Amino acid sequence: MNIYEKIARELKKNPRADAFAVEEKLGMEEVGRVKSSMQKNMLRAARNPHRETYPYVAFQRQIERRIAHDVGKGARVETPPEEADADFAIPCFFLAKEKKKNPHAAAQEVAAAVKRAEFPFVLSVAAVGGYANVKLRDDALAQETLKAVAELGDVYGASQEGKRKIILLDYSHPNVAKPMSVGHLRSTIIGASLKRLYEFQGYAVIGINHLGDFGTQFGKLLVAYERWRDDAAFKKDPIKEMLRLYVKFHEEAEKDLALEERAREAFKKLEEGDPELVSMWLEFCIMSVSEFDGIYRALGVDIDLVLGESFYQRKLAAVIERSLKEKAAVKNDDGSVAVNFEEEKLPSYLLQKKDGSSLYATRDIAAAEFRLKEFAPEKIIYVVGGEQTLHFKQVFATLERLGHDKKLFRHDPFGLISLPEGKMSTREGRAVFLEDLIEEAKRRAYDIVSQKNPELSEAEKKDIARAVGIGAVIYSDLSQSREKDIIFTWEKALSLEGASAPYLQYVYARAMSILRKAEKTISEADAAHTSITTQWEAKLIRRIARFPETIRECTAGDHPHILATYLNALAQDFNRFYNEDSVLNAEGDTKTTRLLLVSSTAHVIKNGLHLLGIKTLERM
RNA sequence: GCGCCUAUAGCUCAAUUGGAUAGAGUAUCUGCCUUCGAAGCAGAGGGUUCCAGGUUCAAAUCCUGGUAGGCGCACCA
Repeated sequence: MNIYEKIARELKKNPRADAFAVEEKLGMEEVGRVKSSMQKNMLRAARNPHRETYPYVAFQRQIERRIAHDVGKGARVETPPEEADADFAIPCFFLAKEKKKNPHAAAQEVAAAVKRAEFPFVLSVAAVGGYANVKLRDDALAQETLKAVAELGDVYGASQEGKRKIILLDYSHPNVAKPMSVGHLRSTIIGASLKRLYEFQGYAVIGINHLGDFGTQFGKLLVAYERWRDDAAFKKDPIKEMLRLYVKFHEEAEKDLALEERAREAFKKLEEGDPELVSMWLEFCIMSVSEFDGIYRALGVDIDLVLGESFYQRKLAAVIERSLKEKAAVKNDDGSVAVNFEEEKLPSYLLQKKDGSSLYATRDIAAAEFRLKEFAPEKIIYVVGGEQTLHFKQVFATLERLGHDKKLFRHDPFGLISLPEGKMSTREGRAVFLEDLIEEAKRRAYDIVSQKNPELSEAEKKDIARAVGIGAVIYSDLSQSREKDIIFTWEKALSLEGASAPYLQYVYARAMSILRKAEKTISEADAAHTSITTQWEAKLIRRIARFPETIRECTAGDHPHILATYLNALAQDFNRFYNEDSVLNAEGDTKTTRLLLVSSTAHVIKNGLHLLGIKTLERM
């Protein structure tokens, strides 16, 4: 049961109660529930198997330390381009300058220091121009890496970096009374993936859905509902009917200017708790949330706490009062309350309208303060479109004036998604709805499965179509860095070839197929016998070894696309290996090594896709 | 007018945040299924990294000034 249904039930029992006070009370119960499950998760996470460091990074650090000790601080170990034929490169220009030598001489000095250390995992060291290049011993890297994957399996790549740290992630936040469109896809999918990525690194993450369930738009809807509703249509498809009413309102408002004023009044009355308006409003919310839940289920999106903007309604007066007292805001002559900036170089904005009703920013500030108080997080991350960058700058600056550390808040903006014919507008009927996108994705994937594997049962085909179709939608979004604008096309969003979800799922299915056919089961102990003999094996093991650091890079700047790109490269390495080196026909240590490589690739693909929110399939 | 974001192969995007000869997919052309799944693999062609200056041993990346597109700039969210 969602919170709006609970409010409605409570109001039925006690019709004279203040709806928003009831919401506050019920919301606190939700918060309590989330807190206790968060504590349980933290305890469990602390016991999760993990590694403090993984082989590849461990080697890198040891070399770094040695150079710092023998030659000088400040040298960084990097990954050279492929042509350099090395695993680590240390650019020595900086050291050269410091020691007043030429770069090549400095590189020679660094190379000599690494050589002197006689690391068992180092094969060779060479000074090339201003770089010192280090090549690792294939077998040393392979043995340690394959052992780590075999040992950790589904948690290979995980860490405890975020142990005992709490992160609040604010994402998705669709608007009640409107269908979710592809405009909400990015926030939802990026947020859900970041949640998994942070959790994988030991953070306790609370995914919050700050529903757009309040504001003047509801005044509009309430007015339209009273005047033009079609009860039969509402019963049949409430969201469609709400959409129709919303569009209708704007058409009528063009002709009748008084309508906007009616809407503002209606919203004011709603804010004050008018029972009749509240009950209509609750009905809109109940219908919408159940629709959203269906979409979240389809997309595999996990959200812990759903609290709409309305939840903060009874906290706003205190926020405004305190803002005035702390001199963060000023009261204008007309009764509105404004926040003005000077040294911050930001435009002013309003916390309260002249009629006394609230605004989006007020609710965001109340929400932020509430979250800080209840959860004591390390950080609150807002996954919200770039068009709201200014809004968040203003809100964060205001929160700072109210005494909160600015470093607690982060806005992860992403580019606008629009259609080839222009900006999306629900109002003007120019939008692609998520429900339709998901259906179309499944349909296209189904056609392809049926064509490629007609012998599969109907149920299997449907399962595969769901995983592939939805996976494709998620992958196409997550594979590009979030700050760029996207022009939506069905072609792009549902691409099933090239760098796409099915390409990765296919690698997983092939790997699993080999493992099924192998008469030998492999285990952790086999890792001791690995021996790398071909260049394809050598490339593949290096890729697998770098998975843990890839995870870390993703959360460094909240960029899941780094993982998406990595997985595609891994799949390419695997496919080359698969084509060149036969696994089942190999013998002895070579066969063991290759089986381990296959099972490790499968694990990494599975873990990686899971972090992006994409399902893997044993067969497809 | 001011602010933020973006500009890389015909098209869609990457590029270890200042590192070596800028890489993938797609499209085009050419090969590979009697051997682990061809939703695959190999190869070819394709670049003034928007323009002009500057900083640096080193610039797609940083600075300055332009150009083009997108998004914002108090009683919407």
